[in-house]
Amino acid sequence: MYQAVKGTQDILPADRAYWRYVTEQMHAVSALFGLQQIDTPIFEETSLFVRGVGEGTDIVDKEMYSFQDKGGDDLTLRPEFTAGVMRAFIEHGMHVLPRPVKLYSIGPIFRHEAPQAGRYRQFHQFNVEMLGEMDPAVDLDVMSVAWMLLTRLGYRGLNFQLNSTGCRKCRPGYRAALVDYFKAYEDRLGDVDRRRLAINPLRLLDSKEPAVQPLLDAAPHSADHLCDECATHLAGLRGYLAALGMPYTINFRLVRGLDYYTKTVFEVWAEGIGSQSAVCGGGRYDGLVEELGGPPTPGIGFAMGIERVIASLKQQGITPPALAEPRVQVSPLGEAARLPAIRLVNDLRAAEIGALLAFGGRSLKSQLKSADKAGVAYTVILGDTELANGVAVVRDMASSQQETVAADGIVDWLRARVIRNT
RNA sequence: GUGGCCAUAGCUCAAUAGGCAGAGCAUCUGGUUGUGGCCCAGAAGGUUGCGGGUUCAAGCCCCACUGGCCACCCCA
Repeated sequence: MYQAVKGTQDILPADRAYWRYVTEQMHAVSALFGLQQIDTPIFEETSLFVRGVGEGTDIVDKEMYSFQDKGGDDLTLRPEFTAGVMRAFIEHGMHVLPRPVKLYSIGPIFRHEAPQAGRYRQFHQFNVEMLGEMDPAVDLDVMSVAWMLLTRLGYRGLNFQLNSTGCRKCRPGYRAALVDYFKAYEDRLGDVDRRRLAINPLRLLDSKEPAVQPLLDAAPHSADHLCDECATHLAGLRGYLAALGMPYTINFRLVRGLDYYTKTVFEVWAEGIGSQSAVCGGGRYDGLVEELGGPPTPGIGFAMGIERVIASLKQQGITPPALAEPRVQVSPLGEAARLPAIRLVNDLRAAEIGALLAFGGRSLKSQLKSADKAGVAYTVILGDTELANGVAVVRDMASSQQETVAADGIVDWLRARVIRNT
């Protein structure tokens, strides 16, 4: 039997209310911030991601779905949004737009990882980018999008993890300080951590090795090695966060897996959804647009994992509003009533009243049973007797009261009640 | 990619120590003329994830594969 490819999943109707709820809130909150929606292709030239995300990152080195198409082009299913959005920003000359340029996207992302709860090979992200402005108030604006969205979805006790990883000027110094510090303890490091020390020492801060933990406490903090510009930027952002009362924890061990981040990095964690607790992560990437061939343009953004958000909503017992369902069923009795019933259902839908036809010519008992299961408010019963008299019987399913209504007035009769009910 | 645990009806789970594969929920039908929910009866639903092996006999033991979960790793 066929089954969904490893790490992919079907989003079934039973989950649709969550998806609708979450994505509607994403659009609504984006509108409040003046974010405009942009949809870029699901695949791009492979080299765009290699340059954008960075060689040596896990994403580029081992997680990309890359392939050659029939024309021999090297393409990759997007493993993140930012590189593609930056490509579009540059390609369409969006740097001439009033700044900051505020963009958001919603769609699938692909990474070849070992699947686990909350971690999939195809998953969905809500992505926000603000381009062209250095002001730390933009950092605040971006973080506020995540904050307001999660708050509106029902999260309580939110807390940002915040750090600054410096910039091109000050990061090399910090990196050197880290290497110096850990070199002294190299014999205590495991293979993995020793490799990190050589390749990407910042990642050592993220180590879970028990033997390394005591070392981490005394390791140099990035915050102590920031240049004046980066330090001022971070101080400015912290002032704004405090002013808005948005709680955050300075987490000097917070590093992100993409090379392009500068200065501000942040994450939001949700508890109780397994080990994949980062529900949202992002940061500033002031050199990226230039790196990809555009004009020097600072930027900051974040991505939020929709599957993880939904998992944590469920875990917290937050239920989304129900989706709209048909409020009326039309039940014909006997062959003669079928055509009038089909016409009535059609008229009801044309009048914006959701309506179901009872199929199959079953007994009235069986038809009422199905109406009950469908959860409709009214069932219109149309049999020989009613046809002969030019009427229909309308049954209120909640009260079991029935009323005889003139056939040509049924749509109006129902419109008056169903709208009140919904 | 590495290691551990797991896989029985659509769902949640049973099946004594290898010995005829079951229940609840869900689905469909019926409980007397054209009236739902509760209740009762019945039906349908399975190559026990896939493929091998051991055995008189395998859901149960062994091997490989696939998938899920957990940890590592990484991140959303």
